[in-house]
Amino acid sequence: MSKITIQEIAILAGVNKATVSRVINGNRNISEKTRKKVEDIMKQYNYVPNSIARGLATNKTFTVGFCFDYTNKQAYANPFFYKVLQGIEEVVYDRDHMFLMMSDHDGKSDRSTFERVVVEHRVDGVIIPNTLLNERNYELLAKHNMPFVVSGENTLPQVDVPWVDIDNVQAGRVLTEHLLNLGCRSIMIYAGGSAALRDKFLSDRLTGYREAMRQHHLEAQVIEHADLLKSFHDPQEYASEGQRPDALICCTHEQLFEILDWENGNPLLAELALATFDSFPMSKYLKYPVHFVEIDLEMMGKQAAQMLFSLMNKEPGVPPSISIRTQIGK
Amino acid sequence: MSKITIQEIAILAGVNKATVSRVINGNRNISEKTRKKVEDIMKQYNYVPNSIARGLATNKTFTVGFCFDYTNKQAYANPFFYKVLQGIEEVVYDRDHMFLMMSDHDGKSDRSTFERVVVEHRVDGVIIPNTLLNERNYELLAKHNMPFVVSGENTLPQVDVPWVDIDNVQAGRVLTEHLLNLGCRSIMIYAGGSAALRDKFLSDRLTGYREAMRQHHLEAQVIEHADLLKSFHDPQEYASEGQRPDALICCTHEQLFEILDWENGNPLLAELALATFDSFPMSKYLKYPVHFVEIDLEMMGKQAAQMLFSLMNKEPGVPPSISIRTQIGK
DNA sequence: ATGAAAGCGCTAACAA
DNA sequence: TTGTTAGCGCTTTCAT
Repeated sequence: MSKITIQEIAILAGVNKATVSRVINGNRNISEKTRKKVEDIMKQYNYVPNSIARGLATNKTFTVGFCFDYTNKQAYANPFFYKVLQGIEEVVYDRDHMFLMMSDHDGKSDRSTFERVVVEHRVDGVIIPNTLLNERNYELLAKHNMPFVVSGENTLPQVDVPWVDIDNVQAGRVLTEHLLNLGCRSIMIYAGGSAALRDKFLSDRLTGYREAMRQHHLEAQVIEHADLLKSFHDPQEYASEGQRPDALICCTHEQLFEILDWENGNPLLAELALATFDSFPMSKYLKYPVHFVEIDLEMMGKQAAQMLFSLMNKEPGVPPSISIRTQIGK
Repeated sequence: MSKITIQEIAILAGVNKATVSRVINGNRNISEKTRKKVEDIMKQYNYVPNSIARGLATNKTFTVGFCFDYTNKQAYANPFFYKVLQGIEEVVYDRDHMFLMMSDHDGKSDRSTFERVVVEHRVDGVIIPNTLLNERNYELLAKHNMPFVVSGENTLPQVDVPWVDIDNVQAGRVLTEHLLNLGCRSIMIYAGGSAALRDKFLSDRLTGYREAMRQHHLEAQVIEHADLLKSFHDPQEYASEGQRPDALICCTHEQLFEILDWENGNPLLAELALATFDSFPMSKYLKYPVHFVEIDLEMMGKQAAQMLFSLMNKEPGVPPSISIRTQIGK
């Protein structure tokens, strides 16, 4: 219904449309009198500038994109994931932009929606998860020189890209210290061997754990294979361990679930403090209580968006990356 | 980088840009020869039409919006909620449109982002959750005659709006029948009194349960207050019940959690088949197994999007609403 | 079947 | 400080 255009406003205000345009864009070279007059008319007629036309004239879209990785169950296993979107949205709309969603699993089309958005320049900048930032996508963004921020630490070794992520080292430290404060002294960490080498977020959590343990002059006990844990089933092996383990940190939910699957078979489980990263609902309804660090996903979204705007505006001194601190949950 | 315009393509192909435009839009009034020629040039130069310019000329945005209700914890308690988005996205991009996100919790701005998107005509149509479709928003959409579809059954009594929702009656029936098939005969349903009256999805589930029970000539046992359940704590009351309850359907997760909170205190819990609606991860790690109906959220998103396109294209015979069937999970 | 030209609503030199 | 005038890239009559 907002059919009224800048031209009509101009006529109604008795000025040229260029003048109205200047008012809209907050140009300072305008007399207080005409500014007031134009603003009154605009308000009176509920004038809303047509952003499409604006975009055509300025070669901007006033839109920021977010690339969803629907294949990444890991991400959505966290039901609070939408908080990231909320954080982004808040910043994006605060800056008078829109928020476009896309993904990179190509459907029937020859181009993924992500590719289309970039190629068609439907956004002025984009936030992409590290799981989706492969060389191909990086090239694409670079070729179209589209500003972008990676959510999750950069996993492309060959290039330097701006990213925002949870501070996993700090998270590992905090969680370990929490257990130490609870009185635990023999804290194991389950960090599944090969995965820990491949995924930086895992090795970072491990690093945090090691730091905290060293600081308390305790020995790190890293479990690399589930088999090692299963040996605790055997009361004899169990006893042979010099010190009786009193806590177990699982680096991922999957690992936690593995442990929980022991069911009643393991005598150790009942007296073991379990801990993991990232909260989830119903944790209190699990068979055993689980300690965890809470991640401020909304903040992560906000930071990513703010970083993106800085990049889009070519602001100087944009940090190459941002790490978000965590704290013990609940 | 796709700086090449329709004009340049026209020159390269030795035709007028109107001809190129016709090729782009699949106009039939074109010789096979020139069409081929133009298409070759377009491909050769990786020409991508500027959708902003297209939008300006046609007064369209080629964009569909989705309004997020960030305040609705209920929705996001379901970690598979993102499947709805995936379903929508698939359809939207399939039809060469973009997918915009917005919300209706006004931040600092005087207008919610939802309102801004509508007023600024940033989308050609929008999907809005029923929790957000109040009179104000309805008026807004109507005033700007913006096509829309409600996700979740319509809760505005005074108006008729197109909606897509889970078939909760059928879900109630299916879940009850599943328990019956398992051999349960005394099936209770916990349907929290006032809430069941207020929320249609609750009363629908109840209806489905009643239908199934009636069909099997069994008596419906509706628990309206948690107190009634607690009485089962008492072995005496327990015995006085003519028939020993063997199953309990919880209408919501919250109710299920209430029950689970009984912990070890209740002798009934261990021998009671628990059931609820809507799946969730980790259900297998709960203290007791829980039966549930699975909801095809992706389908829900797809249907909503398809319905919206039908509306946008003013197709005849668009159904007033769509109910999605469910099935027993896992 | 194709071309010419007017516009979509706005911005941004350049003038005045 | 304000007005004039080109565009931005595309669609769409209206001619031919």
